[in-house]
Amino acid sequence: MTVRVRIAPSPTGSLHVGNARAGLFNWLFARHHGGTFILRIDDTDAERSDERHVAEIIDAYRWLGLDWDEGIEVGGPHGTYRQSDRLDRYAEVVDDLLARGLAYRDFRTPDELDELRRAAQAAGGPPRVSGGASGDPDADAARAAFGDPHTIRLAVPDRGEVVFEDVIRGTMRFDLANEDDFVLVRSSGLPTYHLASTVDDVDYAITHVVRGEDLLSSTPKHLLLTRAMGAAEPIYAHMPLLFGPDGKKLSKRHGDTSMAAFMDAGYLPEAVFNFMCLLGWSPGGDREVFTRDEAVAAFDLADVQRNAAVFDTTKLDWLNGEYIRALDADDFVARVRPLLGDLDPADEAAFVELAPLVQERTKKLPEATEQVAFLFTADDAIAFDEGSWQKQMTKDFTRPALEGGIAALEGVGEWTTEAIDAALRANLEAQGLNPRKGLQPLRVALTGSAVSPPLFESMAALGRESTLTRLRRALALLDD
RNA sequence: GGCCCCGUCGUCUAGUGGUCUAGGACGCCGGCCUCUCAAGCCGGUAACGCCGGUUCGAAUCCGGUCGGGGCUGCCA
Repeated sequence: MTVRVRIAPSPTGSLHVGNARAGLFNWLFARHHGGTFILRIDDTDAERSDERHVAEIIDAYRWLGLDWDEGIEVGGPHGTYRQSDRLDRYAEVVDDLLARGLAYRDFRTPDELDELRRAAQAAGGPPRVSGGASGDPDADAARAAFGDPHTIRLAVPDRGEVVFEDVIRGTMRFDLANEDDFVLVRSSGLPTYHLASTVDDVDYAITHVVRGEDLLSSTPKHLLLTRAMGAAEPIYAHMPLLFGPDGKKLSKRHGDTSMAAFMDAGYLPEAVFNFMCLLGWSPGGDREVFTRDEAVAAFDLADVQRNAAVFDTTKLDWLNGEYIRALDADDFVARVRPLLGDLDPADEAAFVELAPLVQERTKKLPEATEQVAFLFTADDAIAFDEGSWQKQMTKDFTRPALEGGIAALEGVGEWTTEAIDAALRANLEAQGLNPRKGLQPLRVALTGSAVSPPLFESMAALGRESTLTRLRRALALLDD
């Protein structure tokens, strides 16, 4: 049997990390088994769906490195892979169910149903909605034709149970006495999620439904519907949910949890991929950092964790730093360059020269731009960090360090890191200043901050003229 | 309230009856290195929710309990 799995995001917002991870696990499973991964768009909620979000979702999955074999944009044997284009098909399934007496029209109003649930609950039972069939389908059809508002529900037996094997959770049993005659078609005529999703899974011959645990209790509905359609049942696997720091299901109120936010924050897709794999799954043993191929090779649904994972990006920050450091030097330059905007050739060269040193010090891409910003600032526009100034520029060693440094650098022949290094160290020796006191004032003078890329290399990249200008300027500022 | 799921360091996890005085990673703390900051290296902190049972032996199996979560909609 060829594995066929899918992910079905709703374009009601940009892709959420929960859906990204669900897609990732489905993709890993498909690739591990040489199966088919499908991306379909669940846009039955016409009100909230937006074409702009469809594009965002596609971008986010592609960015993560997931590719799909059938689905939106790439096509396949099942049409457009958009539920909004399949309304006729859903209607056809419902008509058939109606004709066979497996579904019925329900003319009860929302208020009546509320009352029903309240009463059932007051009686100590489940707030179950059932038995709404009038027993006269023809009369119902006539009322419907007349325009009477109604929903269409699946007729669920009062007794019995639904049992299935969940790959991740084991044997699941649900007593039908607790199951609603759930709604298939809303009074607006549009299909519900349960209908559209189940029909699609059947039509697209999905073999494994891998989704979040929040859908676990809806599974009996989907199974019942699948059986009513006379179709083969897929295998289910319910993944653990992602929690926010407060232990609740991750959602917008935990801040921006869209994939777009991660793309913008300067995370590398391979780092995010690796990080997300680790949320609810592990290749076993001590493996923490691995490639896509390694993940695909090791992935198994049965190894997926059962308990929810807190989505904490602290570890992602570290992992991202690992991936950034592992980049080829020119690759790093290429990824940071777009963040720098327009640069004249000299600044560009200075950036490229200093980049390898910045690379080691970067956890998220935008940090790199901060570290090299001093290269692109006019000599007389260097803004001094208040704390750094207090700590390094108001001490008794400040003036001699600056004066000695300037004198030493004025004597440097070829302006190279080695020459700068030698000259400054010789000066330290001559002045009897330790490196900390002798060099920090120079760093502040050069960059405005006590924290920067290595000093000698920074000077080399900046150039002789700017370096000396900045040191002299700082010296002059000492008197103010 | 009802139905269902889950419970190993702060976080992500390894662990499928003995090799667990519970391993790794992130974080945090300390040290080394060092021109700052990182990186790197070394060391430290910290967990099997609780109670019963099964067993020669339980983090691993069973029951209960407590705790957390999900669903309970004409959202998905």
